[in-house]
Amino acid sequence: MSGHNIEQKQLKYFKLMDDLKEQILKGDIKAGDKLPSENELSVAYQVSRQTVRKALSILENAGYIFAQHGRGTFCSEMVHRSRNSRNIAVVTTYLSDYIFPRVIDGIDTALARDGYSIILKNTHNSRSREAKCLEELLQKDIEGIIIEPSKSQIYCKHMNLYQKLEDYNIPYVFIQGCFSKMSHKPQVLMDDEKGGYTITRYLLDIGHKNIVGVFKADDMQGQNRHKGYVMALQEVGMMYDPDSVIWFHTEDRKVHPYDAIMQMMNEHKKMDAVVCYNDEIALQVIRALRDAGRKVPEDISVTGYDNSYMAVSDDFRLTTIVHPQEKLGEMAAELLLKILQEGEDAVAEKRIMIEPKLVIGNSCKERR
Amino acid sequence: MSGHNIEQKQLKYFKLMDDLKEQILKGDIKAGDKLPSENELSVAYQVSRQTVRKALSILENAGYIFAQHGRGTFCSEMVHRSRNSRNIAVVTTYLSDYIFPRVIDGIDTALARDGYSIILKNTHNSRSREAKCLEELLQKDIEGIIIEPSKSQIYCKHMNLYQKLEDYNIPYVFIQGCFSKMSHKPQVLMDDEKGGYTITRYLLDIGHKNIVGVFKADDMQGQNRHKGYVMALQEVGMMYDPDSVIWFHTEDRKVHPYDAIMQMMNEHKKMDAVVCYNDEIALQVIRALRDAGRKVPEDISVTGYDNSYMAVSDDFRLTTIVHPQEKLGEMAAELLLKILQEGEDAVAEKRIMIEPKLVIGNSCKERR
DNA sequence: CCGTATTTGTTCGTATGTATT
DNA sequence: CAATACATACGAACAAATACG
Repeated sequence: MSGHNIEQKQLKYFKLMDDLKEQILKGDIKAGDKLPSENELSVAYQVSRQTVRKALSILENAGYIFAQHGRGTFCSEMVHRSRNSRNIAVVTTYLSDYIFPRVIDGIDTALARDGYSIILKNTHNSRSREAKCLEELLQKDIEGIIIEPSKSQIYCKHMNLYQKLEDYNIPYVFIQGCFSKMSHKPQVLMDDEKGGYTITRYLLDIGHKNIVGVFKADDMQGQNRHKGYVMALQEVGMMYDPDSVIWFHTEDRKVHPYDAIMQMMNEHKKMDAVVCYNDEIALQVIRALRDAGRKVPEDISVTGYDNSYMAVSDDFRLTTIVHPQEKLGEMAAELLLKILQEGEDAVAEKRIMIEPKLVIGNSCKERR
Repeated sequence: MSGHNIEQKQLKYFKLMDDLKEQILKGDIKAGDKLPSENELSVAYQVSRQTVRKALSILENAGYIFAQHGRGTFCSEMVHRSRNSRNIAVVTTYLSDYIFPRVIDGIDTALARDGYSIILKNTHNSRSREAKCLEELLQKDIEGIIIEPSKSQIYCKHMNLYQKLEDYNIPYVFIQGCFSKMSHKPQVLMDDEKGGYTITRYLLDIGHKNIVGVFKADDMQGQNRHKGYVMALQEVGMMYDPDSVIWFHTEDRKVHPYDAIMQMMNEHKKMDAVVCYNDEIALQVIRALRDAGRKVPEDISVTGYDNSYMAVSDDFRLTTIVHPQEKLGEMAAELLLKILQEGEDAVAEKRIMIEPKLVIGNSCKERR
């Protein structure tokens, strides 16, 4: 209201406070350093001890310093080391996606043990929303972040936000996927390459020759499952045919797996099995195949991924890969807690890979 | 370190500070009110003006009050609407339950529009954990709570915590259920009584005579769906038979719906339809009936509730009641936002009842 | 508009208590 | 035990902003 923000430096306590703050920010006074005693300061600055105390109390309140009875006043370790908020942010792409609830449940289980709470954010798999989330979270009192990157395959334009997290000393753990430039950061993910390999190899082993792949283009998982698919084909000496792979984007209306399969059928493409990105896609593919008059698994085998509730219904069980959802969440939370306690550098195993496990249902049939 | 958190009340500035804080939180001092002047307080509390200033400075720093040079000291507007945390807590019973992800998604959709974040808590449907959650949340910087009460049918032992929420002016909205003593508080729920009535009436209308009910005993939903079930029976002049109703508790291993149905079959109880608490239970009941050699719906009709993913599989579709999950979450969030903006008393429609809608599948068959 | 009383803001001095070294 | 350093408390004075007759 009144112009008291101008020339406050004439106030003795303000000048002293400002002086000390500058020394701390410039690094002349480092973290843990002991400040001159109140009496020393009162002599040095020619002010009363009360005035010194007023200046110190402002700095203490702002978190720059802390006083210890009988010992002295010290510079805080981290100006930004967030206080005891006991909040951990969890950023996912979708909330009601068929696997996330259980992942979040796992995270919650691990965090609740230590009295932490979850601040939930979701990005709808949009990069700009992810940036917005991170910006909002930087304003909040959180101790760490567990994040599933959106469209992890695409180059990340907002690296600066992750840099800011580091500056503020807010550790983060990636789940499900990770930007390629950040593969050294803490992360918990499935070995999707091996998963894609395992399930493709299974199809090859039971005699399939023309295996179509349907993969999501815009995240790491899709890329890696595809890599495994290629690896399995090459291992048995089979040619990799790019035309046998359907790439789709989440929001993309142009390439819908259902339509893409339909088109392949119309083109009379050879096909005796379809490896799908996940269970949801597998069901779409099966619907397309059935609508085109093919039987699964008699005519064409189909595999899923994630072993979600979709994989199991009364008489039909998808052959798929186990996704240990709660476990993954729990492991990510435990990794983050460990980093919070011991520091990121002290934690040896920062990259946790979960081994994929094949679940054989009745959506595939042996050939010949 | 030192026991300075005990009996701090002997410190004069602390006592004064605490006194004032309580008056503010209790509402004796309202937002915008002018506090007694420093000199008045120093006389009233028999302490020096410096001590008064120390107490006031703490409150000012914490955001409870603000001082204006030459005018006086005033109670902040924001204490009641806790500062600008933009955090809303969401407390549910379970996280990965088959309907919650979508409810939370709906809440998030509405809150994200206004830049709010969700702090997620879950109680595992335990009353003591609910109390713990609320205690933890009282420590946090939240503007409001959306809560699904745990075991809403049982009397609530921690009313004092809800009272504290009121003291702190943290508004809360119940979803799914509500403690009976708090039916005047804001809430968004399904009209479960009508739902139970609708689905039972449907079974009666297609000619069923011996309708068994399976209901959850420890929440309001179970009670209300049961009420509707009774109402439908009585409306058509049918006797209500308590022995035709199976009551179960979530954690209770003693009464499991599957076993209870099995036992009824062994006792050769007359039964041509089963009204179930929800889809999950319906599937258990169907499994029990099939294991006992009965066909659904040919021999016995079965209904669910919630219209979850479980209700639909390739060839089998449960007759059930629509649970508008996202919508419910969105409505609850919007109600809370309205209360935050306009105050609880200004909001006319504090109790929102969602009309149940019947979804007819192929799990029921007309009799005679 | 002036003057006075009120109220908060700043500063100094002093004394006593309590924790640490 | 003594010295040091922070914590609490009181008293006093003056400055600056505001309210009010």
